[in-house]
Amino acid sequence: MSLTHGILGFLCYNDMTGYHLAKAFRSSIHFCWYAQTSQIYLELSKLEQKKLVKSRLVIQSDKPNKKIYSITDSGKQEFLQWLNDNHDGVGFKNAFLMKIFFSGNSTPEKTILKLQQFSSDCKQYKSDMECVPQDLIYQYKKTVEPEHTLYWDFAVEFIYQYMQMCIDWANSCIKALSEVQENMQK
Amino acid sequence: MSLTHGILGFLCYNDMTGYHLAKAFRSSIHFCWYAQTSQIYLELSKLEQKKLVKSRLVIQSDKPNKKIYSITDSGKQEFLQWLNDNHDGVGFKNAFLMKIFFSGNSTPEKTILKLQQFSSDCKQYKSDMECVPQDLIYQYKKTVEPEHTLYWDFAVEFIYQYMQMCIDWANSCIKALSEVQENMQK
DNA sequence: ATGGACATGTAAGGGGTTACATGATTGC
DNA sequence: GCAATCATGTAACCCCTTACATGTCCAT
Repeated sequence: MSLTHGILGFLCYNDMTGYHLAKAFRSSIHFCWYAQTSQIYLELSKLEQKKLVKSRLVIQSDKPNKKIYSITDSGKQEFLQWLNDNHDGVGFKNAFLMKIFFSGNSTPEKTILKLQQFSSDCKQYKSDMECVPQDLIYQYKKTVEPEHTLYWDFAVEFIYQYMQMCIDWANSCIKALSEVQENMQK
Repeated sequence: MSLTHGILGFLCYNDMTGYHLAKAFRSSIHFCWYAQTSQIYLELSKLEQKKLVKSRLVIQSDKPNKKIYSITDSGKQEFLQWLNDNHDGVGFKNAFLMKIFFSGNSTPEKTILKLQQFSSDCKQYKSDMECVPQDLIYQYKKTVEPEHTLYWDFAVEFIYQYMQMCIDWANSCIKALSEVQENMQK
């Protein structure tokens, strides 16, 4: 349901091809939504059927032909309706957390390794995030109103804070498990 | 893929019916995984076909008949393999965050309302979490080895920390947007 | 000549949601 | 009389993933 709205959101900024949309997802909101390129093409066809977007074919001689999509009035309406609906719910699905929940079936050593891996993945992700806003602004600053970038920063900051929280949590779990290990050895 | 392993995880603790599994999800890991009751029954049939669980029918006169499921050796093996695989990835999908990202298409006022709603949902969720460990331990302490409860606490603590992080982040966004509003009025 | 950027799709299948269907017993 | 608890399922549909399929131009 939300890939739909992600696509509409980008088309609010600019007309784009499926190919460019796929790139836009990868270089910006991949941290809160992502999709395979093929899925984006499927979604675009559906959106066109529903008249939420329209396309025009551009014939190119040096490159493959392309279909440039733009958002329609009813597409914009649909997008704004989604944007202004405040009932998202804070719950989520997290397979890693479920593993931790069930880790009594494993050993403290293995769980410590799992937590260390998680923590280092988070550190990596966090440092990868640091260049996202610059990339985004570099790519879109010419075409996008300046008031959008504030919200991009909010979203990036969320992930940044989230990763830090994960790292701190993992460290405190590792500490608790180390103590368990020490007591077992006595 | 992970509902499978959640079911197997619970069946490691105890033999259970589909009905009880649905309740177990709701009263414990609903904060990191959830499923419709009907989906659990479907999944149980698939697991039985794959010989990862087996069932026995219990005929009851006062209540409807029931099928009690238990995990098989290959089920336990599958579960442990999943548990010890450390490649979960830290990325996730979050429709709310995507809305924030695209909120340049809305107004600061509406976005402040959205953030306030989010913050208050998080507070609610956080206070609901406070009784989860007690509920869990009350329900399962007789049947579950005591070393499991440490991991339950880890998982609950994660959500607790996450909700706090969300509240702090939302407040700082609201503050930034209030300043934008003030500058606009000048 | 090899690989990357450009560019668009189809097919099969998995996992999940929503809605619907049934029916007995127990407690207020 | 009504709602809750116990108890199990089917059907339709949606979204997404993985894999496959095709083809050109340009730079190294």
